Amino acid sequence: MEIHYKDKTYFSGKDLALSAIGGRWKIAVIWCLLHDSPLRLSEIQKKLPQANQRMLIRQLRELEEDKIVTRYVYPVVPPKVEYKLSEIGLQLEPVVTSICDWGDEFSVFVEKEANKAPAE
Amino acid sequence: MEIHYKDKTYFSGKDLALSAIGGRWKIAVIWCLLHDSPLRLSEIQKKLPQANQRMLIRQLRELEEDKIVTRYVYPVVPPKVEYKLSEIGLQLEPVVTSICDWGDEFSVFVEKEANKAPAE
DNA sequence: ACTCATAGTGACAAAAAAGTCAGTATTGTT
DNA sequence: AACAATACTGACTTTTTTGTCACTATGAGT
Repeated sequence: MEIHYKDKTYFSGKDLALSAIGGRWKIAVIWCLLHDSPLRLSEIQKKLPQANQRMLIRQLRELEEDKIVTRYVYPVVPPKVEYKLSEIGLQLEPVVTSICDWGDEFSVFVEKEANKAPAE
Repeated sequence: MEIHYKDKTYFSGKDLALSAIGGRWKIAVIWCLLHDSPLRLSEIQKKLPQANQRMLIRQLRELEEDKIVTRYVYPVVPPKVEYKLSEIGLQLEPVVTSICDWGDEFSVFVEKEANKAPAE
């Protein structure tokens, strides 16, 4: 069950999924768009102040290439561009939710471990 | 709601989660251990032939550091070491499952798109 | 004529991740 | 004495990913 996509070979849906959503800010961007949509670049930037503009644009471009995110350009000046999740993008909701849920549990766990072992 | 862990600062459980499960082979290793446990290194290697031994060991070490995977060393010769998911590791099941599910849908989607646009 | 806002791009540097190859330890078997 | 099996480690190199900085375009408002 080999999948060929963008000059690479994947051996399972899971592998392909990871290559599509694996960027540093992708899950965060998708999370934003699941909660609030459509969003303009400047709005995403406000929601993710740790990421710099260049990176966000790159992540959005890749998500767009993979048809996970759709980009609407309004022909106005100054430019206005809106991003939203495609149909397949919206289906990432369980992925994002389960990661958030586990992450919250894990951060509680990590917190507990830190108190347990008061090293350094 | 800042989380400090291993000299880094995370701004949400999601960020922390991604740093813990974000390695190239981590989801794959966790997937193996969810389906079949405990496993020895040599068994994981057989299940993930694309990964080389050094990488698997590194990913396992990191998962162990984060207490997602537990490592049992039997004091025998030749060495015998078994890996299994910890309690918090087992809780990754919904994450792995949702990624696999979405990945399968995405690979169908990608397949369809490829047929739709017979470029190159 | 100048400035502002928005959404970019290009070229490059730095850092992180992944991959490669050779080598180690132990004890039983041949 | 040499070899096999297992689970590693060290020292690198290569590749990939991130991050930074400077720069562009357009029309409105001053």
